[in-house]
Amino acid sequence: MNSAAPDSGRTRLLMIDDDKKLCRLVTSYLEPLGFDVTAVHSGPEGVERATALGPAAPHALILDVMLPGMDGFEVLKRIRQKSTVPVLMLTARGDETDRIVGLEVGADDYLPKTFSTRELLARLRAVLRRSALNATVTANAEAPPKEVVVGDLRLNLDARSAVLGAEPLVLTPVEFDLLASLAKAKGRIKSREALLDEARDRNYDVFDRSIDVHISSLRKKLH
Amino acid sequence: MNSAAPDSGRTRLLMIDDDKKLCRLVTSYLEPLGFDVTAVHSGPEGVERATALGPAAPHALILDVMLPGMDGFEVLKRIRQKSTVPVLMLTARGDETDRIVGLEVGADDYLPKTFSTRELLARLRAVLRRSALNATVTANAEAPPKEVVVGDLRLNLDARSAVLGAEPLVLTPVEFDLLASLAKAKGRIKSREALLDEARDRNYDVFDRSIDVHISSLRKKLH
DNA sequence: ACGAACGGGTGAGAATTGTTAAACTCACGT
DNA sequence: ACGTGAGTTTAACAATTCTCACCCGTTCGT
Repeated sequence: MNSAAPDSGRTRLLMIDDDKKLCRLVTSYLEPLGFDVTAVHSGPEGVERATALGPAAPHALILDVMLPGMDGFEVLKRIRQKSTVPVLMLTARGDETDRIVGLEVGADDYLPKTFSTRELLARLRAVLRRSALNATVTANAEAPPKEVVVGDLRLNLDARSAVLGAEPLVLTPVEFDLLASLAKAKGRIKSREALLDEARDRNYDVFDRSIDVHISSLRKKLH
Repeated sequence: MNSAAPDSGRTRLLMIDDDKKLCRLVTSYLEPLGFDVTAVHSGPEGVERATALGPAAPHALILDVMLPGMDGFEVLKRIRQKSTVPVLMLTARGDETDRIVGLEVGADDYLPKTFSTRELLARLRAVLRRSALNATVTANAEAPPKEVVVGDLRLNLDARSAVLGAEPLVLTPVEFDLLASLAKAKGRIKSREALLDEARDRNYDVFDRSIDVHISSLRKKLH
């Protein structure tokens, strides 16, 4: 199965849409969030790339229904002959007809053309999570909990729990993300910008001091 | 009884629909997910195959209401004279009339023509689960009950019953699904989105707080 | 020494999450 | 058909967490 869980490294997306401007827009939105987006602008090229194997195989597809020459449904049908990679289809509107035809061919979810970035991200994560779920169901290997240990501080990244020495450490969500980000850096210094980006998914603003506040309360909790 | 639980090997589905293209495409969607789909395109042939015995007996049926010659209700009526196999009917719309007539004849669930892949899969699994339940009730012989145990909480996924320590825990359907979803995650954190999607088969909406309410009442019941 | 820049802390208000109560749905029994 | 009740969702409110503006002390260049 080439829809492997994107647990390490970045998630690879393939966008198949002849609207280059839209591709650029989506790419620039998703890149900073940890996705590697490759855009192609024709059906055949999309089929080619989508069914690639090895490290070039995308984790998920964003596929426009309206493509010059070969339409999206035809593209999807060909891809489905070789792959079960999750596919998010871009329909003109939440059009019933498109939904039906899309289902028949095996799309995983739909996105009206007038989507918000928030929606795109939500649906993308949903289809990726589902495909990861199927993968773990079929090959149910018992994954050991992901942990980070620095000195006598121990962070469980799955449970999002922390232990300092023998005492459990109660952290708010943001505090945990920040501490985990620092712990993973193993002593290397991280700029506010890097922290905010990594732990908060936000853009840095020179006058944004909220990081300082969280670090402050972290220090307090760590003695 | 030919509606045996699909506990080992692949689940066999019989699709009765004169739209060959639709059959082919549904097949290509379900095959990779662990289903063996056989398609027939006429009523009489469907009755024949549906009531087959032994290793050819399907675990569930997907039956179109609109069939040339003998309509879907007639087909179902004849199948029901010999078999209790679960049947998912494809109706033109979420048409009340169809639902009522279908119920009288003994359909297990309906799928409006405007369905998503998730809906198809969800309903398919639902009818299969129900039939597996009935099978264990009538012929309770083998198959050890699927259980999940976390601490002193014990969930029986087949009976959908829960025990906390020595006391039985009475949970509503949604509460059970949520708790099972969390228990299976073994301490890994789950987003609202993941929970809603997994336990509820719904899309997440930022203003949807029902998850919070269910979690709240779960907490109450768990002390 | 002085002021600007920087890092750390505090508290008010915004945003998010938790809980309780009310409204709504739907299957059932009458 | 009608009311009833369990279950679910929505709405309202409380508590927690996050953000932002402001204050203070230190550092550093002049």
